[in-house]
Amino acid sequence: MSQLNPAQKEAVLCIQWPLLINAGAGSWKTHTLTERVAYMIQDQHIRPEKIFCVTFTNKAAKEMRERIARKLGLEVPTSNPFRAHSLPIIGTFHAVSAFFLRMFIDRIGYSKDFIIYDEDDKLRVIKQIMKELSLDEKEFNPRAVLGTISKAKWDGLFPQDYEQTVDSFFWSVVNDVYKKYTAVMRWSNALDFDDLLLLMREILKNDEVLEYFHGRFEYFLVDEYQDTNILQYEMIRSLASKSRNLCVVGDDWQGIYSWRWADIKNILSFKKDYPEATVINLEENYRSTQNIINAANTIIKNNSNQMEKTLFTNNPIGEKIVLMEGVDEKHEADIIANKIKTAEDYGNWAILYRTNGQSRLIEEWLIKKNIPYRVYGGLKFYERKEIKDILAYIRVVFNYADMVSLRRIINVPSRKIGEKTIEGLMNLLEQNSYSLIDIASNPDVLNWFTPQARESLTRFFQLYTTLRSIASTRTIRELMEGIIGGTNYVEYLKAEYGEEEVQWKLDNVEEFANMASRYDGLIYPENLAMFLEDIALITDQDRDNENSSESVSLMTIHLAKWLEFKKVVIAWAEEWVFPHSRSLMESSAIEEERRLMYVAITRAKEELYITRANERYSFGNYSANPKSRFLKEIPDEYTISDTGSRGSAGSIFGSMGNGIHWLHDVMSQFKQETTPRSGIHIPKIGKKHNASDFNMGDRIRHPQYGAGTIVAMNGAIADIAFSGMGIKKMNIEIAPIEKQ
DNA sequence: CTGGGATTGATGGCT
DNA sequence: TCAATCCCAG
Repeated sequence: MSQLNPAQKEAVLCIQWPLLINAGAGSWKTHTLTERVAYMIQDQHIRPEKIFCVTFTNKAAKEMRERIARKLGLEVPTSNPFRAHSLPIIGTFHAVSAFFLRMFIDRIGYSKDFIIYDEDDKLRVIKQIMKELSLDEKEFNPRAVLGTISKAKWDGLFPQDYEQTVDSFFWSVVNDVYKKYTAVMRWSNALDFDDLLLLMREILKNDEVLEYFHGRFEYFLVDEYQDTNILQYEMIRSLASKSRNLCVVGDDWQGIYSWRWADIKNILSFKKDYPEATVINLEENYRSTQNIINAANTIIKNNSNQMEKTLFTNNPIGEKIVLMEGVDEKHEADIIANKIKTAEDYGNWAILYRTNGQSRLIEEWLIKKNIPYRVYGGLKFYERKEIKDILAYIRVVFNYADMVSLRRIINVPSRKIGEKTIEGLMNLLEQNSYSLIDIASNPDVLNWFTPQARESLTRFFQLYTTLRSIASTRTIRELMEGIIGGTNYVEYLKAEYGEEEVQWKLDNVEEFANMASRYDGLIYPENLAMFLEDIALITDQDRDNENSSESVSLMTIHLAKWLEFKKVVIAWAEEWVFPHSRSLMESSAIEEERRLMYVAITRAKEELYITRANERYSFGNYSANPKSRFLKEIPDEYTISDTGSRGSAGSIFGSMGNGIHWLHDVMSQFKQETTPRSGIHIPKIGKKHNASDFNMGDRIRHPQYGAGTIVAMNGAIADIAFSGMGIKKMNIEIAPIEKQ
């Protein structure tokens, strides 16, 4: 609190609601928001569970949760943070929606044990449907179809609504796919990310549900309000409609999510929606030097569509912005690495780029120079093939209707089940309304297939039956062990990949298994339900909180949005890359790219380097991209050129043969120290307790659910009541609980 | 019908 | 560069 300046203090202490905090870059808006929440709890004695706070990324949510927990002297929740009642609900729109959909989605005819499909799953469904509808993928790009459907959802349109808007052949095709897609998702008991918000809106239309929310929450806070879209906007509006205690924080200059249909009007019209609202401007930047702020200001002034605002700083003028050019992309990476190597203060540095793919080359040079680094974002852990394979097995076990996962793994590793056989199986399932379980317990129906196919399928269903029985009686870890053992997965990997890559993949699998042990003791199927949800929505954040103080941070600008660094490198400042080629046709898209550059520049506290290469080899050929137009928009007085030396020229074109090493290095930084290094050894879960040590009425503590009381016992199976979240069935002997 | 090898095509940001 | 698709042999 003491570190806050007057404007920030006002924003923290203001007891008027609604409240709009109009906060420029570097005005410490998230910090201010965090302080505000802590103040509400500590000084205004508002009960934490009355507070509902949404952020834009999991990372931001986690950071905020931790700061508040520390401030209040509470334990930082390790997972499933929405269940920690001593803290407010703090999460992304998606995560929060998923949590509440599990409570209420049955009101609109869905099942509560839905699973969540990611982009990859979604695309598989679309492709499958297009095949069934005999649509040519060349004519209709599945991604475009998917994008159009997604847009329809964001506009709040279900297929029947969407049909009304159709006015071209393409749209009518999309509509056909959309209808079928909805049916398949229903049938598979799956939701996609868009559904989370769309259906959240649907359940809020139910008076009884809305009443629950109005009773449960009284205070609502939204970070990055300029990046909300219509569904998110409506969700917040209806939640806050009773108490009208809404506080939003945002900056239209930093709106960089219009491609996700964020609508800047939401923040611009806040005063119209809530005429009684107080507005507080945070216009002083406490982060950057004057040179950096001046450069950022001159760039953003080139945009037309925005609020008038001043952003200033009382910080020193500081160093000029250093513009560096490489001969080619390797030279550029070399220059960056040299600069950082010379400075040695690795933890102060961040390298920001426009697209994830750009990290790779830079990583190679950092490795070459022995500079520790961490890549944020990129391919998600659970999107890696080996993880998704095992996950798909678990999903099919958990949800026998999950056809996408079934298709994914029915022939992985190969069981000689080909496309024809799969089609036959699907027909069997659909036309007879069989489920996988029906077939598994009644293999005679497979007689329809050719002997070879029948043999293969029979083996698969035997495995399936075994896995289901493991799942229902053992831990998730043991289920994974069963999957890996039952499919010879290790052998499969060894046949498909090189030695090092196999090792790396096995390490991933092992880490995956370790993660699962958190769910030990929860009873089937709730253990799997919780596990799968965490994987889909909030697991990644648990993995990347390790110390970054010693290493260079690499990330996209989008990810960096809520962060700051002493020294920032913006790489690849070239037309086609940044601004991105897909934005060049549209002035509004260019403006968004410009806001992105604004965000990138304002991440830097003291030193800013912007680099590019005169020519580069990418996507298989050489190209020479002109200098980014945004560079030309910075007046010379704020910049200085540094062509960089070809210091280690000999190595520039040297060996690239690092192979998988760099991946391994990156991964090892994610790992927990306790993770053993080789092979998959998933230890059997030993008994942690004897059931006889526990009695009815005992108070216990669970790492995930907090304090609870044993209210019923039947052998080792106990019903444990946790405050605020109901009764969980657990196996006392293996649950990670402790007596209190 | 399946599996392996060759060819082609695509390549944004995040939940 | 990598993944998906196509093509052909067994």
